Amino acid sequence: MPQETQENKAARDERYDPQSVETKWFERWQQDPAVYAAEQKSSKPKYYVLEMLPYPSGALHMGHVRNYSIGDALARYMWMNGYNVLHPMGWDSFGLPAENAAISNNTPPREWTLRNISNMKAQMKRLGFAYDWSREVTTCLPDYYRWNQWFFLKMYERGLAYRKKSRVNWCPKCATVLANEQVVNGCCWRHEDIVVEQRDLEQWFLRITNYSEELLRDLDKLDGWPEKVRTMQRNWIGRSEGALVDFKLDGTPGSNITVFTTRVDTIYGATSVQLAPEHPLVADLTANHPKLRAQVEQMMAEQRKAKEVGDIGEIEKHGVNTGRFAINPYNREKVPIWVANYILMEYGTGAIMSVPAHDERDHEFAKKYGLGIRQVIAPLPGSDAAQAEVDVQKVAFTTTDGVLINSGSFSGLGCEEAIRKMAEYAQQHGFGKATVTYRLKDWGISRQRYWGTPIPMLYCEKDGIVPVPETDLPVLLPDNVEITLSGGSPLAKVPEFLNTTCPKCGGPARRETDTMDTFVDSSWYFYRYTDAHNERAPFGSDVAGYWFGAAGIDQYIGGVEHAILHLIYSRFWTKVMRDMGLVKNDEPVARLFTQGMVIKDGAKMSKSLGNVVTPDVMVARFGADAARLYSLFAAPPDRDLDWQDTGIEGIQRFLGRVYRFFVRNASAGVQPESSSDGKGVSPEARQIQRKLHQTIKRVSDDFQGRWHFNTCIAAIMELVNEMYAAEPRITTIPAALLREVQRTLVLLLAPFAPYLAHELWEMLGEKGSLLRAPWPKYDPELAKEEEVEIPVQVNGKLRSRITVPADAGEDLVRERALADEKAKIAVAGKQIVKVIIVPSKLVNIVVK
RNA sequence: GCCGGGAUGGCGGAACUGGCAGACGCAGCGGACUCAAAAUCCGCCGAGGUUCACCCCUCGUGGGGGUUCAACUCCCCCUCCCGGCACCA
Repeated sequence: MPQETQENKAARDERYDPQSVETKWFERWQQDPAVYAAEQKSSKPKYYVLEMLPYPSGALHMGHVRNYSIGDALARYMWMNGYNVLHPMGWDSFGLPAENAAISNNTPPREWTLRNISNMKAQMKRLGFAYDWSREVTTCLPDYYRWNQWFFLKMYERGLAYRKKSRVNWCPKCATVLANEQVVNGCCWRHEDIVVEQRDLEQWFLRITNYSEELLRDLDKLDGWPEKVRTMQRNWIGRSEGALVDFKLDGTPGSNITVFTTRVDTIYGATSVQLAPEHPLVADLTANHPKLRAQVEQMMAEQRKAKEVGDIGEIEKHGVNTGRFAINPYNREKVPIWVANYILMEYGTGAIMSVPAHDERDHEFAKKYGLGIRQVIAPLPGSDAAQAEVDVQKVAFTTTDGVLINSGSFSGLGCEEAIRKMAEYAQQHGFGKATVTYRLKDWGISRQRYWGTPIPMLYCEKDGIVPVPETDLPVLLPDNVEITLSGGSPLAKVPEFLNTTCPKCGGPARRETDTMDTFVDSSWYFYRYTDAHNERAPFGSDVAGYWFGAAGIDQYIGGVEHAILHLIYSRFWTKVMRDMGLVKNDEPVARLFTQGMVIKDGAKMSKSLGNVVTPDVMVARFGADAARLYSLFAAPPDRDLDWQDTGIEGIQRFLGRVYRFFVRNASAGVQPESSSDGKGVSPEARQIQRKLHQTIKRVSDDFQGRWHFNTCIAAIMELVNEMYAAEPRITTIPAALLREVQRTLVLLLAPFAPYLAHELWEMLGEKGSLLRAPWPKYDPELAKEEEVEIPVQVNGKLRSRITVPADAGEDLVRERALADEKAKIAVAGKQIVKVIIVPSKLVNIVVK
């Protein structure tokens, strides 16, 4: 045979075929699922790493791949570092899409959901994610949601669950209630052109506001969380310190208007009281004035409309004078009562005192209607404002850095002090007090939907609201329910479900037909992982205690889009469970990492834009390793990732390079001839050894620190490049060193590209489990450079470079730098002022 | 308006506590191998100037100031982009 053919054959054998290699390992891993199982008791330190559980929409997308690639790399790294790792996965499997699917293709939600789960689970396995599937949690199954019901009953007992009439979002086209998060720009998320209406419905609420203060305060403890998320939660909770002050309603003895203000120090400047149009008092004040009533109605209609198109806040301030007066309790002044469209019923008390001199909105309003503007705060003498001359007739003066004037006995006080003292004064005289308000509202969990956890409550004609006894749980969600868009919960049309008997009196009762918000499911699922098959409790306290410790999940990873809802509900739930004695930790998550989005061509991947890259296609074309590695390499994980098809090709090339290097040099490595301690080796071997230890350091440091896996992978690439450069002289490299390089390369790649790593591990003849193989340690001595090239600057400009021993003292460096020819030329004719030497970094000769 | 995060070659991104700007990868260009292509391997690759070439010089991290021997990095001011909150009293 001609030689050519043999060469072609050799080249073919060297080619890396990810499909055959990955299929081989995929099949092996299926046979031993227990390798990823966490130990319930262990002498090793524990580590709980968790990625946010997905909604089983049908197929994974690249955002999932990125999320799980980060978590999987970390889990594998921790295993290799000797930790007892808990790395579970589950399904957030209740929710509206299943009902939509039921309507559009006549598939029962349960069937549709379970099929999706099965498909996505297969995708995850093919991607090689190391999950402990023995702990899988599926929230739509009764063995999980019964504990939602159990928690609900416990909260009801503790007064944390209650029922009240409330205003909700309603999509007329879906004929159902929508969660706040399903309202996008005032329209339904499923129908972008359908304006969401407001309806008043009886709803179940969880009293998250009982924990407002703690939820806010404990954010300070969460220093393992991104600042961004903490800030978002602070904004969401929206704490505001102020005072409540009662204004007497003139002409109606015993009737008060309570206003909320953060600036009680400005109350002597109040020239009116403003009510929100929905304020209860407005109905009384306008009762006998049809004209007024009509004006207020019109105002509310306008507001609704503005809200619908999403430009509330853009509409012009206007108001209606009720003709009635309120009495300022501080100065006995009678001020007119107005109804104004910029006052929000949802915030504070829905009533304010209007101080035009010191509030921009009040100023605008007062000028429009000719209400008085009276200055009661003066700038501090000598301040910028004092120089600028304040004219409150022209513009509001809103500082808290001032002195009270025209304020009776409070005149002369500084604002801060006045706020305190005037609130105390109100309390002493019984017309007010200091108070704190929050933007956070109680959590409305009722949904008029089928595919969710039934709320375990009954309505008895005789006994009223009756909780389902704990022993009757779970309240099973019936199958075979007709899902329509005719409005109301589909469960209300199932007589077998609806009609039951009252456990108190035995008489007829009907069940609550609303189901729970799916955010309930995800608020505590990570505790269930610790004890997924417990039939007597949501989880055992000691088991959960082991995994959560004092601080919570060691590392939680997910998208920032859950920064407020899921992550605030989860914190609330943990605090409730702590108060119930179920857990000891105050917070569920010690460290949180939010990865960026995956975008393509400058936009989020979406079907409508046609820029979707699906994991299945990537796995088929490039292999799971390449898809995973690229998702980590293309950008630091906390930033958005711009997907480039040519980029993943580069990763595929890299994996092939690694593979070929091993194939060509596998035999060289198994015959150790000398030690790898670096003694008496050639400079080239020493250089390889140095690079090896530097690479271990770079990869390890990133796992410990800032998680810039893109630079980890770059470091591994550099090492491979170095080996390629050395390959022509491979026989001069001690076999033991070559083997150490190869072995270490496999270990460093293992968290990122598990398939190739396992293949190479086997190729090296290693017998032990790669998953539990010890993470390589670097030797600082071996990583150290012997000589360093350092730049020589003259007046900060690079002029030359010199090579000196790494441990060279300042004297030697100065001597060499000053003796350097190019430096001499640059310095020539000038006077050396000083020479700055940063050991093994740089020399800067300062001349003039 | 308030809060948080960004802006670095043709592109994604490096430069960790102020010390050689552009690691690594993509794209591009050139070469080797090949009848040829693919694959692979090697080299070049911020802009401008100078040069046969090696070199060398100037400019350069959104814009403008400042601190410093030295600034992508620190300080002040500004522009634009992304995200969150928002007539919040």
